[in-house]
Amino acid sequence: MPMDFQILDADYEVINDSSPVIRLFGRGADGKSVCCFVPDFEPYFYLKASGDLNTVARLVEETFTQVKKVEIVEKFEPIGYQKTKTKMLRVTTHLPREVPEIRDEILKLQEVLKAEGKWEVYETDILFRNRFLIDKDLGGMVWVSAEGGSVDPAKYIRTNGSGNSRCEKFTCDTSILASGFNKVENLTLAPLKYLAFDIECLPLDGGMPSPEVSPIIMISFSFEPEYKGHKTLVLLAKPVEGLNSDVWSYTDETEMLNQFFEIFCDYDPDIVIGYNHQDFDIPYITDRVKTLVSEGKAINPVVGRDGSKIGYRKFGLITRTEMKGRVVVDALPLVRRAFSLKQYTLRAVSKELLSREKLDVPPLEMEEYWLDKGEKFKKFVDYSRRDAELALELILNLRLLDKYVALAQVSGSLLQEVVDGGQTSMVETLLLKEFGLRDRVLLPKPDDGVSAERYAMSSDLKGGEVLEPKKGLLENVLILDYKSLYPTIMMAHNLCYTTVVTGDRSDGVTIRPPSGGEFVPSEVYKGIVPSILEDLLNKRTKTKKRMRGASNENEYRVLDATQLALKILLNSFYGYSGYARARLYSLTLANAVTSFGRSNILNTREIINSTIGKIILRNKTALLLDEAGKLSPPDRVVELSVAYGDTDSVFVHCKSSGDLSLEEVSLIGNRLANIVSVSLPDPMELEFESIAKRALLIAKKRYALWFFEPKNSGWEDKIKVKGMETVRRDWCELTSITLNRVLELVLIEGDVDQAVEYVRQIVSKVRNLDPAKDSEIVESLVLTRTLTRKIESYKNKQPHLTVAENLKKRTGVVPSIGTRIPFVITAGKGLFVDRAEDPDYVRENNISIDVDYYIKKQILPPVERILEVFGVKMSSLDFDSKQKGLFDFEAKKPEVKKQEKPSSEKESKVKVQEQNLCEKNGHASQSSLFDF
DNA sequence: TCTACCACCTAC
DNA sequence: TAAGGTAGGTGGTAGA
Repeated sequence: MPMDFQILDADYEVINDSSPVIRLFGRGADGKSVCCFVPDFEPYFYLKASGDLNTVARLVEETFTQVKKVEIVEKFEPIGYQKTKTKMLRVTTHLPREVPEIRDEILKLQEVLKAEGKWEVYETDILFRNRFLIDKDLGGMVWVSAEGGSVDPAKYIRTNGSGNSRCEKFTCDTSILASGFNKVENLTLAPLKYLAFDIECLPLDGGMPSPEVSPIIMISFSFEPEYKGHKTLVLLAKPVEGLNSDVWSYTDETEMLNQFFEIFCDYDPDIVIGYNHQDFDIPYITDRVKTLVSEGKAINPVVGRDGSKIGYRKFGLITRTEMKGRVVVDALPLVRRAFSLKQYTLRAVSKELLSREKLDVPPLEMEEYWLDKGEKFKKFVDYSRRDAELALELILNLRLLDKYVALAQVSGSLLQEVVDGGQTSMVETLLLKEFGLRDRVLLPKPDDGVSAERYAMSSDLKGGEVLEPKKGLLENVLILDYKSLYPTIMMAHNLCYTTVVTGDRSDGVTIRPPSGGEFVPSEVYKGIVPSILEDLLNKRTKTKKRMRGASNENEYRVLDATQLALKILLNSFYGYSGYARARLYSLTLANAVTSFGRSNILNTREIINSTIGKIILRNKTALLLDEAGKLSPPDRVVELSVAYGDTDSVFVHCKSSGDLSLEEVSLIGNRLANIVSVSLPDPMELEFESIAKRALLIAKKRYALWFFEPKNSGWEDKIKVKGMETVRRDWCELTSITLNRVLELVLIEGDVDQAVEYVRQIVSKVRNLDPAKDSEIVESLVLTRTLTRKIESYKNKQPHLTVAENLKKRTGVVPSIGTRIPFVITAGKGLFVDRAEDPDYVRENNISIDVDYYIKKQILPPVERILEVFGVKMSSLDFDSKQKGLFDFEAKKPEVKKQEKPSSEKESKVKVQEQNLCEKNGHASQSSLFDF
């Protein structure tokens, strides 16, 4: 009977030192964990040699015992348009590791043969499991139906020298030897098992624990679905009486650790979750086990489905962990990527995203809590449990994995690679597959030297065009944007590594981008990248169509994640082409794409400003002037002009004698999008996206819109802020709150007076700040900045460095790179960087805050940039003397009438799937304190 | 006082 | 076996 399962992980094992067997790990539709063994897949690579290939082939076979066979094949070379294929050798080895082993040796044969030209090897650095998945058209999270009988996994476990077989710890429910398999279309997710865990250590002095000396005293689990009736478990490294049924105690740390691994394997999770466990918990457990074993303790730290042990590897600054057959998912980087937050401590993240409080035990009092026999001990246990719960909830409640599962399915990369890595592995998987199908070989990854050269060249890559904004307040602004601009440019102009003219020339006309270079048209050779993009775009269109007919919420969510994944992949190819460490790097290609983009947006502006210029609004149609014929009285002329644009968007200001309704403006929007679109090559398309009833343009990449979007037969309105201080995390919350309110008053209410009054009150509140009473305001004065590198490597002083150094002095703990460090500016003399201080420290020590800094540097400048549009001037030097007013009112009344805000539809609560959802600024009124 | 530079974060 | 890209605003400091 065939076995259906979803691929979670893949690797290979060598049996009898002679042949590799692929192992596909997965979860079956029946809920069983599966290991599927696939024999008979062989490792290979390509060699481009000069001279007589038969001679070279024989020589390679004779010289290397690792070589199983050599065939002559015809392939295109990786880059450039070619009229004909080149003869190359396909070298098959016995074992996967032999491919890189003989790669360099084989090139030396060139000297032996005294052959001319340059020999090259291709596809020598493809992981064997990936080679298998790509060649067999499988991939991560894909469903497979495997034929075959069950088999003893022991046959496929390599025994090491000590004869210590891992098979007794092989945790898959089912093992099968595949005689055949098929990919299966299936939208559902297998019934996966999720486990989150968290450890507590006892450091010596409240500082960072070190695995050589600080024991692990507690480990908490959170399960989904539950384990033997338990949603959570807490393990204790000491005997304790009278515990709840979900707190299990052991004689000592060693026994607890052994039980940790025992329970772990018994539960057999597919997804192993933690919060920062890649960087902390897993390495810590690994090293702690090592320490204990070296002290003579017996611990068998198995976590892999094949019986492999816990471990980690460090690459530069990052740590990678692997658990065979499972996927290790650290919630921290996923939350970082999905949400723009000021801080990413588990405490801050849980509060912000789950509305749940983290419990806490002060590091210095841990020992006291641990030794306590009453409430404190109970609190400690609950604190530990809560951390495991929160990690699991972040992943499951926020559905953080959906996107990655879809990306794995659509790209063909394994889920672990997609979760850990960037876009590179996904793009390369797609490229390898398509290159293979089109008889083209792919280059190896560039070495450090080559990438360094490329980095140096990269300054030659020009990007998108940003149009100078018409600064100020505008009414009725249409927002149009190009649907997937760069991918559609690549498709429209057949821009690809495989179509760029580098040697061979085609007969007819070629495509010449504004940036230079030359590409053959698709009639001559259809580019591989454009083909991949076309496929992705078609799939996306189909997926969106299926979404509309989705029968339930779950199906809808899966489809939505899929279309989002397709969009991400579509947009990855351009970036990849200009990425110095890419296998395929082409500045010519990347520059071609952006240069077409730049000329396109400039063209669009020209068409709208000049070619169209004005449009006639008549009854239910928007007409071009020359179509209009005679104007009759209710007709209106609308003047169009592009007010702003960035890369793929244009903001069109619609000026008319009378009022324009949203419907009328959208009529114009659709008409414009249409006119421009028909002038473009397929599949480029300008889309009418939305309307800004009012738009406040401050500078390039900085603006605020009162934004209306068509939503199921009505309009949904909101304020959309881009680039301004409200959305920047290096400004304090008080700035966001103040600015948001000002924007609301100015954009929606059209009431500048009230905005000024509001700012005045905020300023006076800050000036008369009483830290004891107004702790909430103090809270809102906290700034944060990311520590982007090692402290020593900064050239200039920075406020967050000052704080990092203070922290190091006081606690010995150095914040790690990538951490956002909070700080406030304290009162005193001298440079402001030297007065940055840790907010907790300020609170505990009653240090006073530099209110003047906050007023002059945090509140007023951003507010000023907005209000000066309305002629409000601030005598920003005078407000120290309380006699004078804060503002010189030249009270030029804005040309904005007060307007009722139309009732908007109820917004769905949290749309967590959206990328970069930044909850923070969504509701400035969360703090009623600042509502006057 | 002006300017060049570093640093950060954002838009697309 | 680390890592998609460029454009751009703003603030702070050091040094002319």
